[in-house]
Amino acid sequence: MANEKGLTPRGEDFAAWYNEVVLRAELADYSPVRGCMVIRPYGYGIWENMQRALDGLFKETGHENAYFPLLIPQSFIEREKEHIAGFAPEVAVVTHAGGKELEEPLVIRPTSETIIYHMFAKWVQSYRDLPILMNQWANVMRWELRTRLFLRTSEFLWQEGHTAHASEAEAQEETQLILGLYRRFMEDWMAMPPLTGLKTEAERFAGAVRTYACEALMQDNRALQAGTSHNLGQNFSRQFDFRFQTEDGGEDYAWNTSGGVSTRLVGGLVMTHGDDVGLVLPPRLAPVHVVVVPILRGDASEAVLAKARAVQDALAARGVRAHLDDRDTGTPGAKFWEWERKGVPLRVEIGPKDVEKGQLVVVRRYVADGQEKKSFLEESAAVDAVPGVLDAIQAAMLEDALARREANSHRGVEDYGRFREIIEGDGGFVYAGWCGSADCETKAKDDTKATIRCLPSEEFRSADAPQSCLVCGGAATAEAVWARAY
RNA sequence: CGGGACGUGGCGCAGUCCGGUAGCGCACCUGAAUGGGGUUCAGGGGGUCGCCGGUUCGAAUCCGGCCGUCCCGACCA
Repeated sequence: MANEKGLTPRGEDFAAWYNEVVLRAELADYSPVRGCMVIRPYGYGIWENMQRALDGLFKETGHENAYFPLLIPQSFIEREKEHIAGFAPEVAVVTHAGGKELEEPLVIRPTSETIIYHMFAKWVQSYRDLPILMNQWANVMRWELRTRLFLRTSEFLWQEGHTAHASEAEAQEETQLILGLYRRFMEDWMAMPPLTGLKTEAERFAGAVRTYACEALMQDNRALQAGTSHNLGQNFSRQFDFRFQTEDGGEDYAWNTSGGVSTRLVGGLVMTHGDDVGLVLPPRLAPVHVVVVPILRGDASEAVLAKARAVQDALAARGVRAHLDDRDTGTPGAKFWEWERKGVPLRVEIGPKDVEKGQLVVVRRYVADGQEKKSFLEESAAVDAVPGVLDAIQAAMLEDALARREANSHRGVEDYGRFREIIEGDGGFVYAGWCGSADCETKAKDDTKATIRCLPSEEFRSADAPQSCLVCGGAATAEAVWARAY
């Protein structure tokens, strides 16, 4: 399976390939505790860039950051019926502290709705105190039965946005706004264009009235739920006595929303753009934009190093994250492979010949159609061109990922046999009619392991609305998108 | 919790059937020569073979028990 150079070729065994990429790019490692992942500096650098971007987007929409505690009284989690039913099997519980058994066990948050709305209730008296738009960056724990680096770890890092509003309409608007924010982030930063839509009851967040999600298609044609935005209605505010006085002097329970994206996105990035060599990063999220590799040879070494430093400085002055790999071990080739494995978008090679000719060798990690991987450019022109090239790479990666998603989206599938053929064959998104019954959803899941990823948002819906249910043939009430998912 | 496989230096493995006191590749350390796509040579460090017990003169190897990991399912961002 593994090719001569060590990595498992994509396609032959996608899961093994994925793990190899994550480990060899030094994104993460296994921890001694099952299912808990150690994020290494390089992987964390990617996450940090994601955080920065998302944090900016949230602040643009008026959110403020805050922090709520890791431990939640067990009784809080149990208050909302669907919520406890959904999360009970996977919460870790602290029973002992301070050397003795606790009177009431504490759960390690699997998500923070309960503690947050408990606090909101204390802070809000009047409609004038609303809306509250809050976000927290935190870790949560869900004791999953099976785990995968980044994609499903027992503990993960995320942002969770929580809002409270005076009206149902405003909460709904917020839910859609956040969905759009996630979508924009995935497209503009990750170059991972998702499908958006409404979750079915079976897939909805435990405790929500409506859940919307971003569903991205990975290179093995399985879907990844990459972000969710929930309209919680008054489900939590009623349980946590979160009331406020209305404009007309009455009283009402607050209308809440929540949403989140996690370190899972790093896994999505790997599975969206990685290739047989390793990781491929979109420039906007790459911890290092350009790695400068000097090729040292005898007498010329000093001049080469001086040039390499000058180039690094010039790039930094243009806002480029440039790294000089001046380690004196190994050969240039070994460094080339290492940085390619790590997905660095551009490599600049500087050797004696380049110093002599006043040129730079610029090598792209991601090669779009019709481009040369390697180019030889006059030094100052090359440096000036880098920011533009990075932007172009970012754009090309999105364009290609979008084309791939569409090429693997099957619209207007009416025949159940055909549906099975696609799902059990190459996979991808299948757009089809659905009658709205959970039985049909379950039957197809049992038959094929595919689930309804979402009922697509308007702009994703097919021009010709499907008339009949894919599974039972009855009248369709909605268009549904099916896929096998992570 | 059901079905399958596996636990041997940091990583990947051989050795187990047929008991004789542990080996290979990569990585690591030292030195030298190299350096434009995974350099070469020489030297070196590191493992009580998952744990406990049994059989035996002798156990990585045979027997019993336990623990753990991975894959498939159920659960899931």
